[in-house]
Amino acid sequence: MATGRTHRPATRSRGIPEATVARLPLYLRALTALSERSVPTVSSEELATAAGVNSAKLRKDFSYLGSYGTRGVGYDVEYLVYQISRELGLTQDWPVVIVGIGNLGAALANYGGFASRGFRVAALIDADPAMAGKPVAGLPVRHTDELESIITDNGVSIGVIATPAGAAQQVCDRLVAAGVTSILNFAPTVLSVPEGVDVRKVDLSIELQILAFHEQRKAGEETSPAQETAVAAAAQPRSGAGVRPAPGGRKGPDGDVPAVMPA
Amino acid sequence: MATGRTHRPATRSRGIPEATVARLPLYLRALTALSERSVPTVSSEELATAAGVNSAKLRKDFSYLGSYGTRGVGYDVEYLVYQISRELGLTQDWPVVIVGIGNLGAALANYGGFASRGFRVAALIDADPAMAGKPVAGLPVRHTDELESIITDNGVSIGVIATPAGAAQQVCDRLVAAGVTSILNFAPTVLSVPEGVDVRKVDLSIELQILAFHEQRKAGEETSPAQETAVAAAAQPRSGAGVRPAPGGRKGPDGDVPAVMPA
DNA sequence: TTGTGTGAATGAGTTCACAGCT
DNA sequence: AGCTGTGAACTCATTCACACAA
Repeated sequence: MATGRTHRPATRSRGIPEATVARLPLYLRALTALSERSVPTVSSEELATAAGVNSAKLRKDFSYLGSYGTRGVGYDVEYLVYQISRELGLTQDWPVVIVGIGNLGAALANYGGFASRGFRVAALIDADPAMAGKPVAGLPVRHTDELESIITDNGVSIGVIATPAGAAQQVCDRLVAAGVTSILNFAPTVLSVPEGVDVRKVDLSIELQILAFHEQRKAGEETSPAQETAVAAAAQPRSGAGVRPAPGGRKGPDGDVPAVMPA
Repeated sequence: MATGRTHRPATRSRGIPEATVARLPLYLRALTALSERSVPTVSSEELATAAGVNSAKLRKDFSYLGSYGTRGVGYDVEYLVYQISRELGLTQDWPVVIVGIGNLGAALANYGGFASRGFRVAALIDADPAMAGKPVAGLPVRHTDELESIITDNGVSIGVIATPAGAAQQVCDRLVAAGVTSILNFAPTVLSVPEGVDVRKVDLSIELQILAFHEQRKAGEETSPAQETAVAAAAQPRSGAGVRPAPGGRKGPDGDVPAVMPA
């Protein structure tokens, strides 16, 4: 099935840009904090600072939702909380199942921010029979055999996978077959799902590797002035090959010296 | 950004695009799997499929690293593994500290992919005196008091924050003051750090909210025209100002995780 | 005057499509 | 023939800067 249909007529979302959607939860969190302190209104500047973005971006983001602010004044906190919640679909409660109740699964189950923000843990599922019935975060762990019925009975459409990498795809397939259409994957695997199913992944080692990349870059250009890539290029202390390998140069994987060692 | 430093990132002489950097770990993982199966070479098409991206993107990404492939043939797996590892800075071992050894911290400490890919857990740190000395993932938990000396003695430059939201900024400040320049934050807070310090965040509830947004959208267009979103629809108050949902009506996002408080 | 809302300008990231090496 | 490497076209995202409403 190499030639899968790469057709994607759908997703013609003339709606809110994806980048904006990804920031709405951030705004919502900042607004909720303000709301708790009974702050009535905020300016884009203040809210942007609290959310860690710049005000122009925030205003642009909000402009996709509608004109919810008041010129010369700012935004009504409560009103915005409501509008964003509604936009994100948090005015309803989403039942969620967590599959794989190891250290991570337990951590997720115990995460407080769950229930308070539109989500409800419908069930914790694990393949280990020894875990069955054992309470975690106040819920009894259910065995994988029950997965399908749990999904169906509770109308679950969002599943969280916290299993070892080896089990992830299988679990994913079962979740999808049972009706789940959104998956949050914590296992270090690329999941393949049918069209229409959304997958987001959270991957510790990828994040660390990205940090390592930047960390290495910092170390490499320490003594340099301000901060610049263009200039730093010349000083790259990389080994042999370099970035732009010699055009007609060698490229064989043969005896290449494993340079680069910690100083 | 905070500081309006209008610099000149103009010419792209040497920087690898951020989006590409974020995918390198993905390629590396796929390549490592191939390497283990002793596959000697891969085409961009095959590798792209394994990594979950399309081949044009993959080739473009690799082009930033150099010309490491062979036309008509593909890429040498071992060679690419090495080149990407080097680019990501994984040819050296990065000592990492994990602060906040609750459910999540323990899960991270137990995560296997750590040591095998260029990272080494130098220490587990928690503010709870009762945790001190207790072994987690084979390492004794150290008390927060020792944070600075641990960082210094081990030359740690990457820190992972897995504390409750309330403690995160404080921990962050101490890590930075002690010399950490890259932080992976699992706490649901916006951390503020001085320039030069990198922060990446992993946030469960944000991911879920993004999924909910798309989930809601699916429900709205695919199923019957009549949405169950009646709840939200009915409360649409846009005309006068000052219209706000019942102040005391919404539930508080409390339910914070227990324990762990720095001095 | 203050601060939103938004076209226009700029920049980043992706996809196309094909020249060129093996 | 097969497959990489890459300019060019295109799409998405961010930033600018200012008209306009309160």
